Amino acid sequence: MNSMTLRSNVVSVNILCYKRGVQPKSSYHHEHLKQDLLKTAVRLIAEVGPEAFTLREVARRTGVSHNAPYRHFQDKSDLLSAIAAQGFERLTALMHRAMSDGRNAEDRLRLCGRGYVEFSLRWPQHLRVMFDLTEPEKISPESKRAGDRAFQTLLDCIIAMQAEGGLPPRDPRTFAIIAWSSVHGFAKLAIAGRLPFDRSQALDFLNLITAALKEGMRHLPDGPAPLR
Amino acid sequence: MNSMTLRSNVVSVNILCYKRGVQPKSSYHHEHLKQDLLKTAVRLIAEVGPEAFTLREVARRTGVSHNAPYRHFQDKSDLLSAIAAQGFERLTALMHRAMSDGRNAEDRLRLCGRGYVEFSLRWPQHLRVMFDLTEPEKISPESKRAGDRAFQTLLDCIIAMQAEGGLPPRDPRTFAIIAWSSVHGFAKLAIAGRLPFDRSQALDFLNLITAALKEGMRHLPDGPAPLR
DNA sequence: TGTACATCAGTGAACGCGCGTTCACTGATGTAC
DNA sequence: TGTACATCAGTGAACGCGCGTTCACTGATGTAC
Repeated sequence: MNSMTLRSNVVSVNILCYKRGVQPKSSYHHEHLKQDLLKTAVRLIAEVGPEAFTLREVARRTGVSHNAPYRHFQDKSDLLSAIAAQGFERLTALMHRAMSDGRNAEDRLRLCGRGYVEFSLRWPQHLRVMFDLTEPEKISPESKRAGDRAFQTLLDCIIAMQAEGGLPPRDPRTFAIIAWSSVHGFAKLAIAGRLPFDRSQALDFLNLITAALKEGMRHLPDGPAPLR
Repeated sequence: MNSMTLRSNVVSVNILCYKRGVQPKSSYHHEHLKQDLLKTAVRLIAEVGPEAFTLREVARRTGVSHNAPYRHFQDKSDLLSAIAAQGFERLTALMHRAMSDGRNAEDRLRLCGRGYVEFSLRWPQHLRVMFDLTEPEKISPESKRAGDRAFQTLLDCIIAMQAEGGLPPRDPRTFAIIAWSSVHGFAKLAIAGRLPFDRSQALDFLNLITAALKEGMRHLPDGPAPLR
């Protein structure tokens, strides 16, 4: 049965390469299994959380021996880093999608936050891998870059809003950090079950937070030392 | 050597009870070991994090057999619940201490948030046990109560500020949740190493967040459905 | 005061478990001739 | 077209590990008589 799974993977990767007009890779599994493993891993994390998550179970659910992952990931923490990076990419995509309905910069900022909270409530365990599992000095370059792109999405919102005159002209990162903190904290507290909300009530309440943020940032006093 | 440790514990619990004018408990170890285990556990969590934390190591470091903890805690997750509860108690105490220097309600609210962030940066792993490790439906009554007391501290600040006229007269929980989210999120992002701050810069920046919060909450529009 | 007994917080041996990782291997594929 | 060979993503056995938890026990203490 394992060999059948293997064979079907071979076929599908070749079809995939053909469709995209890409040269099939020189060996039969290659990048495809890496993506499969990641996909399974993300699902497993969502299901059991990062504590109960094991490499062997990922391999098992992917239909592959427990050593196969070692061809694609250095070790367990390397796989977790990849999961974190993928989380940031999905988060960025979801924020962009949510923002696309915005009527103006202010509305887009609101929707950006909404996308952030939707992602968080939908994949709380993934969020933990992204933010809670790695010590700062051990964040992988890949995860750092993906995280920076997510932050850049927020930053662009702020800059656009400044251009529209909705926010005063100061370092946009200051505003971005304030907004990020509020939305991130709200999402984390909601996930932890420490707020008196269900999911849709949470998204309603978020509008209140966004409104408070807008007013607060508009009337921000001169700050302390500027950001590095 | 183990028996010596035991004996010395017996002596010290008796001295403790004597000093406090309390009747020594009917058996020789009792509550004292429970507190010792908790203390060691909190230290171990701070050192290695909740993932690497084990019951056996707690027992080892307390100088007691690996089964002794089972006399005081049902199982590992019961001990973790107790650690969470203790975290909320310390957080509450730290916030109260920080607030005691406040000149007025507004200043006390600022200092309350500062205490929260100081606690978080000082014991990030403990914070994770409090917020990230337990699914909402599995929060122990003890931990829930201790968490509520911490929230009440914030709520009292808000109420006092409303009485002073610094905030409009609406459901104080609305304000409390907004403020809590911002401060919690800021602390978590700082811990995760996703902000361009060191510890003292973080506390500086927090003043900016507090200022934005004050303005934002003062000019809050009418919200959606009221809180339950 | 002395003795027998109950209590129960401790002990240490044992169990079963599944993990991450290493190792030598194998066999499907692509390529050179 | 056929054959020999290199490559390398897979395999399965094995290792060492320490965990959480259960079990029957023990021995210090308090208490009843």
